[in-house]
Amino acid sequence: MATESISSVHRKTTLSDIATGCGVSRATVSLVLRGSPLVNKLTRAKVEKELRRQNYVYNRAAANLRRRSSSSIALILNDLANPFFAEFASGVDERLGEAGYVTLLGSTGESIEREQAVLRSLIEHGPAGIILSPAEGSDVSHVLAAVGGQTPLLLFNREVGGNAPKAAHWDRLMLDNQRGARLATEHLIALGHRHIAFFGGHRDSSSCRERFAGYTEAMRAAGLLIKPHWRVECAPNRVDAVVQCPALFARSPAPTAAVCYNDAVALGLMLGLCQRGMQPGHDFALTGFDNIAEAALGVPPLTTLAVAPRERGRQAAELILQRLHEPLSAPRYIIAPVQLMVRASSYTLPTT
Amino acid sequence: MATESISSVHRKTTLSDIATGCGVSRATVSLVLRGSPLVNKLTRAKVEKELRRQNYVYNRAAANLRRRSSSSIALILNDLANPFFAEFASGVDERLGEAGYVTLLGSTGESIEREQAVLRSLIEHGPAGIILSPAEGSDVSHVLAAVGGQTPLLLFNREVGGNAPKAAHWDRLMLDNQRGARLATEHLIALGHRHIAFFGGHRDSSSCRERFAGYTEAMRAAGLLIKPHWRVECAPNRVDAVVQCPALFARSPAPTAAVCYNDAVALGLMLGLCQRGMQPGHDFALTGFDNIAEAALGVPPLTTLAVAPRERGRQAAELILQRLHEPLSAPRYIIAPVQLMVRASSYTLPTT
DNA sequence: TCTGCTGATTGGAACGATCCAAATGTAACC
DNA sequence: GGTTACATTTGGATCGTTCCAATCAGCAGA
Repeated sequence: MATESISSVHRKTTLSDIATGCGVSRATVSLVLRGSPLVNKLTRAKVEKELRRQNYVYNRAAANLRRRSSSSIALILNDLANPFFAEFASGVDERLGEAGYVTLLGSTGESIEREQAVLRSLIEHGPAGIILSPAEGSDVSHVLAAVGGQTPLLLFNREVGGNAPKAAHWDRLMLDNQRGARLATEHLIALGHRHIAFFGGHRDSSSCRERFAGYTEAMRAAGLLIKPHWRVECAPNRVDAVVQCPALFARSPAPTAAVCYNDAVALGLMLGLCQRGMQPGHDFALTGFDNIAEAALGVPPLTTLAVAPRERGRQAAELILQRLHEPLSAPRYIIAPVQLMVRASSYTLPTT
Repeated sequence: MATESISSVHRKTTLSDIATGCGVSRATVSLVLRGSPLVNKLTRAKVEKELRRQNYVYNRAAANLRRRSSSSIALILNDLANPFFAEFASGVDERLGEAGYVTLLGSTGESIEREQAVLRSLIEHGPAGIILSPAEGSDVSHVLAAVGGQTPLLLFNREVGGNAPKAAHWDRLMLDNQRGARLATEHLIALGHRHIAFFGGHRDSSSCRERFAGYTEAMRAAGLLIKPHWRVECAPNRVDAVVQCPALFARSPAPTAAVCYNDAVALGLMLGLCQRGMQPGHDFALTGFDNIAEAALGVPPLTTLAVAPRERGRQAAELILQRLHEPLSAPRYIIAPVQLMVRASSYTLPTT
């Protein structure tokens, strides 16, 4: 026993070590490992004892090489540090783990160059599939060049630019951005607001475009006009939202409510309003998007749209697993529903 | 060209395909791939052209098998959904990517059983090293049993239970919890506070014990007594902190300030104080720990301890890379410094 | 004894790369 | 021409597993 632990410092024990160790062939040991019903009970017991004795660890890479299969799935995110994606990743990993897959992680930090590099690096490890939340401005042809048409790919959260050639029949899982923003806008309209702004986000982001579309849809349906200065762009974070807040009130008529691009922006806007002496939820109503943890606990609590990122993660994993199971079925395009969470930031009627 | 893209649907192109495709041996192609100076310029050009033509992708798994090396590192976290760890993971992945490694992700969700399963699963993929932030209550012998003494392991953030045998000479990267809490406490004392509570966290968590130790250290050094009811335990989240808030004021003398286990708890306590009609930062001072994004932007902004999780991630990656480079050097034990960020939640003197 | 059959086991060739020793071609020198 | 030196190239074994066809032992039936 002592001998084993010393020798094991030098070289990992392999199938053959076990085989010679208990006087059977490699093939038999392999069968035991995979729980084949072909092997005799007694030999199975003998082999398993030896496996424990030498404390053998399976070399999945070698097995995958021979079987021309893979047991990993690549998860590439544009911003892992963002809690939304962190929770998503957590869900993905959870579901993949259940299915016996391992997650290859890659974070691109919104850089297209890094996305290329990460894709190229991960693809060399031969993942069975890829879940990709593309960086802003990512392009079909670039992604396709890096991954090649072989590996199944699931696009999450964002579309990629460039008109997709038929070759790329990727699955897609998106959030219902447009409907979400429409719901929020309708909610504000129902409360009596007429001057409603759309605050935050960048025009070149697809999710922002979709949310803006939902907002305009609701406004148009209610017969409300949108003043140009009610569309204020800013980076999707708190700090920039605070800075851009005054732009909302630069011209009249000033809005009495705002649909914000996401929660971070909404929380920033709240802060900006406070700095102007206004009281969010009282003399100005606003909504967010994402339902991050702090949305429910702020003062006032923020009305927002829940997207259930962990569930989306599990769903993404599920979709890619299905794809592996049926490689030839038609590509799927799923728009995950979002849910309006009404809270105090939009309770009160405007004091116009 | 069309032929290639069709045939490539069936089977990945390999070294031999390239070799026969341009009339050289596999060995030569291999040399080209690895940029060896041995090959002639002309043959290199010829081979590279063929590589592009067949758009070959390197099979790193096969190479690793032969070279008995690995190009991946496992990252196992007790709670990926936590922004602190998400940012840490982001830093790890960033640094590992630079070094040409790929990150194998595993999230345990604070479950020891899952930790075992995840470790066992990931180790089969033969990572070159492991970065582990253990689940609460994780044990040396369990971890050791799962990973075997072979693979270098870096312990992050938490110690594991059980007295470590000499066999496990793991590197460790910890946060300076004790000093952090001591700094916060000293800061409150310097502001004039005498009745200071320690709020939140669980006694069985090692980081909580360390922070509590820093608090008592500072109190003792200042000659201040600690009343038993100033130590209030609660789960490390906002919701439970709100619930437990009244316990602080159940008996007199009531504290005028509190050192909180972390930011989440501190933000919850703020909320709880507001519900009691108190004004955090004005008639009660408090500090957090972690410096999460919302700490700076709350009302009032929260005094807390910055731990720079992304930097810690890069550092962890760096440490494990160094370990791979020098497998035999003495195990390292690094305690990362934390930095006190003084903000409005602790500006004012108590109104006693 | 021979044949057929079932249940267990096995040797050897893969998988796609790398390593190594040996072979090849070319130029240079005596 | 023969020897040496150098720059390139290469066949075959190998990493640790799985696949496949072949083998083997044991037993029943003729």
